[in-house]
Amino acid sequence: MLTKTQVQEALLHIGDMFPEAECELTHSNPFELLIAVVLSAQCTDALVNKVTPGLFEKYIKPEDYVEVSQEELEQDIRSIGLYRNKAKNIKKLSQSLIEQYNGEVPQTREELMSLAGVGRKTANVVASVAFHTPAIAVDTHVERVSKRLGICRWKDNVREVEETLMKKIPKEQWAQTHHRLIFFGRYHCKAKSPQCHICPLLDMCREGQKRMKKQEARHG
DNA sequence: AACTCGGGGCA
DNA sequence: TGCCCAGAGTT
Repeated sequence: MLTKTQVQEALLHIGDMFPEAECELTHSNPFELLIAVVLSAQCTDALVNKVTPGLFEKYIKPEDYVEVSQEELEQDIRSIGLYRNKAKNIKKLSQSLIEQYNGEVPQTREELMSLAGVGRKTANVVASVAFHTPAIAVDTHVERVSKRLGICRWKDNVREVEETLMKKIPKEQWAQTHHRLIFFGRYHCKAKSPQCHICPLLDMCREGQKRMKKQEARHG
């Protein structure tokens, strides 16, 4: 596994590669953020951003989602995937906010995770972006990149990946690290075709070196 | 631990 | 045009 200093070095390189890796979520209020992140499960932010403007004009508060019919809400989010689950979860979640939290979005990860459609990743994103709770949200990009680079172990589960990242990275860098690893994973260290041949991290990346060796062997 | 949900994106 | 992606919940 990489040491703290090696992780720092890797993050600096990634920062150079993606200077634009800043927070993509700029929702003015926690409720809209929560809905947007729940919607974004299993699809890209770009896709969600197509429906949210209209959605947030029509639905302002939890009551609006509770009062609308399941079918109508499904139609309003039809263009993203998994719309039946998501519509159901959003109605249920809104009901919980009204019944248990006076219509407000709760601030702790535990409370957030108790809501329908909110798992560990979503809870971390909302807690950190809306309420500035230090957290590292581990999505598949962050997990894959952390494992390939050797920031954590291959066998680690999501919780362990999260703990290792928090241990090896200073708290004030968590938010930035989250975005850097996402950009790096999405555009460079991709699941199917990682760009190892042009990667500035190749020297410190065991997985990358393994892949390059395999490639060499195939060619000659 | 493996499967399901369901679109859009892309080869 | 068919394979691939993404996160939460269920079994």
